[in-house]
Amino acid sequence: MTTSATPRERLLDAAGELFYRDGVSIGVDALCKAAGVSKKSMYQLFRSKDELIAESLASRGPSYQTLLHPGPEDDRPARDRILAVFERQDQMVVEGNYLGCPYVSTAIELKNPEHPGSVVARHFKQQLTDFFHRELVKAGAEDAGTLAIQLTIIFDGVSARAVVRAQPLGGVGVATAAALLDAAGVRSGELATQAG
Amino acid sequence: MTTSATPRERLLDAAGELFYRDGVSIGVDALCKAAGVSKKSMYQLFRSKDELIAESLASRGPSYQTLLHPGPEDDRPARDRILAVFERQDQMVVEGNYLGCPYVSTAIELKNPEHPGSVVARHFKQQLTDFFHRELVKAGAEDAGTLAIQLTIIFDGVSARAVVRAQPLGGVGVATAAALLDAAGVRSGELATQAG
DNA sequence: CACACAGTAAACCGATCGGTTTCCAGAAGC
DNA sequence: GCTTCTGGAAACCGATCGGTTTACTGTGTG
Repeated sequence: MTTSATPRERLLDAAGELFYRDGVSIGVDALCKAAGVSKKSMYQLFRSKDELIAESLASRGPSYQTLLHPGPEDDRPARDRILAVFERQDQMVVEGNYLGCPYVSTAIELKNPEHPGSVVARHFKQQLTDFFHRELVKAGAEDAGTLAIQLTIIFDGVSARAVVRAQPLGGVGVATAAALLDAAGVRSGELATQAG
Repeated sequence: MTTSATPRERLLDAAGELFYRDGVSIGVDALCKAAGVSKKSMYQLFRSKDELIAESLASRGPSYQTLLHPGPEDDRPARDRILAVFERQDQMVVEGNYLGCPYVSTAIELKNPEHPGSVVARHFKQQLTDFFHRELVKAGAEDAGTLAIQLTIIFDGVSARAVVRAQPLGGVGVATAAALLDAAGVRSGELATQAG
């Protein structure tokens, strides 16, 4: 096992993986065993299992976002930066290890929208919408607020499709997002696909 | 409570509601108590809790579909029949008691795609896609297969949005589906109903 | 009447749950 | 040396898990 990182880091890493793979109903015994941390240490570092759920979700946020969002060094047009999110998601789907958006999955498992983990999930979804919104504003889109929400909906819909293991269709996320952007007149530059 | 229906019906009803509201991790004791059925009877009627999960999902299928799909007596154009699904979903969202698509939620909680409940969920999603596909073919849409999947993705995305309780935006499902249909050239005017 | 059957209430089983506590090994500070 | 602190191993707690069994109460049907 990993004995290099601190017990806190080991716990957050193991929690992020096991809560995602097996669900938040996995026991703290199994969790601590996987992390190589005693339950005593765990309950010294976190007040409860619920707090560990929330903190593990929050701690995976930055890496998850850099995985999905193109960085500022990517100077492509806003439309391409938006579609890049769906390209990466589609890629994760075809790689087969994508079990859906961990934030949505956890929120569904927790049921209680006031649970600290649900609050983190809501926050992350808002960050994704905010990213879309910023790019749409850059692209000069009309009604960027609605369009950003619609893109988030497509993201979560693709995620749900991966969960239920429906018949795979490569690039459906990118295609759907692109169709929406086309309909809203958000172009990359040269290609103008007016609906009709 | 309800003592009118048979123990089996009472169990399926209670399971459909409690598994949806509280998640499949609810105990069989609480479930049987809510249904007014003894555990002995439950295990005579169903081999295991997992089987009850699957059967309760399957049993709610017909009523859930008549709730969402317009019936054959609705002779509006195919496009309107498609949008009616999203209108009803949007309405359930604003009513506030919509906790997401029960099939997707259950599949996420179960994690195992081979679980009988996950199989039922996959089957239901396919039926929704099939409904869209039939209507799109009636409307003479190109690439009805892809479009039907895209509409299903929007449906599930709206569902996920309801779960995480993101900022509400009325009618976003209908608007997104309509934008997609517009982009594909599926108009209200094209009433390609089967017999004319 | 007797008999069978359907079904509930509740005890019971071993396992596991979230959480606490005890005990002990090792490293750091003096 | 001795002490103090971190942290792992494991026992322990009451509650609950899925599932089984016993005991009893109806309610027909001959």
